[in-house]
Amino acid sequence: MRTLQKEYPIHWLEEIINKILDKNLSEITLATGKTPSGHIHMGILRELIICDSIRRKLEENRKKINFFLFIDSLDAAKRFPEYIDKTFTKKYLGKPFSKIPCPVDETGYNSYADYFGTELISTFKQFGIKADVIWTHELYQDIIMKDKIRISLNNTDKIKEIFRKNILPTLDEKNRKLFIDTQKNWFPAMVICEKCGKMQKIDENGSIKPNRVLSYDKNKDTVSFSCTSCGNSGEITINKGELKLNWRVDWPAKWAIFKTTCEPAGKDHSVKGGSYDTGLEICKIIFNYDGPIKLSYEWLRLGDQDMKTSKGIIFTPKKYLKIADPEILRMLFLRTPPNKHISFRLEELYQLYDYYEKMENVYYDIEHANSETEEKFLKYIYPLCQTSRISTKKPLRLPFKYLTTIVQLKTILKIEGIYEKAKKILRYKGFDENLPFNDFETQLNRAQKWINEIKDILKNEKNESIKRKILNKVTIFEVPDNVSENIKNNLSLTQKLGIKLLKMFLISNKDLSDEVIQNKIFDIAKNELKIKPQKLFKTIYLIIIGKEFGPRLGPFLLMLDKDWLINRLSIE
RNA sequence: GGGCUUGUGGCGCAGUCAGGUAGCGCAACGGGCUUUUAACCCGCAGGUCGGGGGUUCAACUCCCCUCAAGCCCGCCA
Repeated sequence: MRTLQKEYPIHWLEEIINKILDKNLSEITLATGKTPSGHIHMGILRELIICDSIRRKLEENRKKINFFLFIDSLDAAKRFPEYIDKTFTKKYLGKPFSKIPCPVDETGYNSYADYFGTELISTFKQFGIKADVIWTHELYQDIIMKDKIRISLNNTDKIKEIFRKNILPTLDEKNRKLFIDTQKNWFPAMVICEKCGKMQKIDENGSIKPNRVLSYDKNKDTVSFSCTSCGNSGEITINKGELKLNWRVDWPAKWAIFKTTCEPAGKDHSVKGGSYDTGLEICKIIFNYDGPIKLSYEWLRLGDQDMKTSKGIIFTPKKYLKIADPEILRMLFLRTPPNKHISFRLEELYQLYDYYEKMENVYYDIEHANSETEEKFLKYIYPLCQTSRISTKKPLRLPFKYLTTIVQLKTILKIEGIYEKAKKILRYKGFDENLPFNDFETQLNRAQKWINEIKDILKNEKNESIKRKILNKVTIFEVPDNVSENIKNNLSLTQKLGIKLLKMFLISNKDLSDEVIQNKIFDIAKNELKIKPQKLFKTIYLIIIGKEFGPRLGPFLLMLDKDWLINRLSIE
């Protein structure tokens, strides 16, 4: 019996929001973080968009919200992506990203971290994300962080114990010994060498030797260290700001400083024995703060591959924006439960736009969802997908399919013609507003970029069956510059006559409507040529786009440049 | 060696937390719209819910085992 049904939240976000509200805080802090080790791929947007949505929801509840993005600019470079000049590797490996120069010849960037961090941040406005950025290298100059370093050093033994408790059970025999061994002389902080600027040494085999703190003198407020890279050794005061906490301690220190209420974490962090768990315990025991609510999420994959900054499998938010609307990505992240991985496939953009259209229609009560649950769900996420103010009426939007079709015909169409057609489509769909030409052009350009991208993918894909799969999902074609000889030679006299009659009709009549042209073609075929209309349609398609079928001819011919069309129809 | 997550028609997903023998959208197919649409409308088909076992009157749903994919588990992030 279902009489005593429990109320289940309409959306998974509500679960996390309820947990936050249960804490009854006057001020709520959301946090996300990313190391700027190269182009930051769009996977990071999953946590940013989730947090941003939580932010919006809580603001509806009139809560005071902070939302931070930590750019971990003080992290040391463990390796560089392929696209970074090889000379960088020798020179800067082991240095913090904030102390490595901008890798490209562009002015206005202070560092490697600045360059890649800014690339990400600059897309926030378009994605509708409102987050404050905190650069870790700056944070480490702050007295409050230095204090956390002191606390950590003072509690080294307790920290070690927490690690032992959490990590040891997950290790096998061999690693267990290794772990116990490294713990013997271990402090939870590293030093940036004043001489060579490095914080760690990375061996050929990838293993890392950090400039670990060797001893801590509480009274003098100094630590001693020995640089694994240049051999320099000595003492340094904590006040100098050249120390960095170990990741597993650094994270909870930030939580404690900013009183983080909730922070999402990629699945790599949120596994048992991982840094989130040990972080929570350190946060509580060492820093005396309860720590954030954990929200783990799966990764965004590019096709069937994980996006790896280091392997060059990247798709940046910036690149995404050139191809598709930001609302679509927000939707993708918001509709998918966080524990499911998402395979982002460009060739499936049609489907995403379809879903969006449906969601939008449901939101504006133009159509209904299949169930009440779905209706509520869609109405819940729609506002969260928006990147600017939500309009009271359904916004102007050209069908994605129309855009991608028309853009492939752009070479033979007059832009004004397409524009008029676009406006007509919008009127037909019930909009009475005007479509600004600039908006139209932007959308057209996006579609063009998408087509180019798909073509690139097809070009690089060797596997025929995968190729076919992609082609199954998209409609890619090309308009030939000229009518091929093959097509010309195969035209019968009747077909040629039909073309000629159409041409004459177009020349001698002005201001034709699509309806009239459509009917005229039919008329020519049926009454003048005495052939099946299909045959004439086929002929016209062949001549214009080199294929046997195409868009409804009346409106299509109207969109073409008239002189071009008449010239094209001049088949001898 | 240990652990976590995911696996539902060709594709993308819902349904799993409250057990009652599967839904949706694309694609495909057929038809209509005096074309054969990359507009639209109507219709049809397609799944032993990764596999095996158990609990139950009843399992996609709970339990156990197993396979596949991905991730984490010294340092580092």
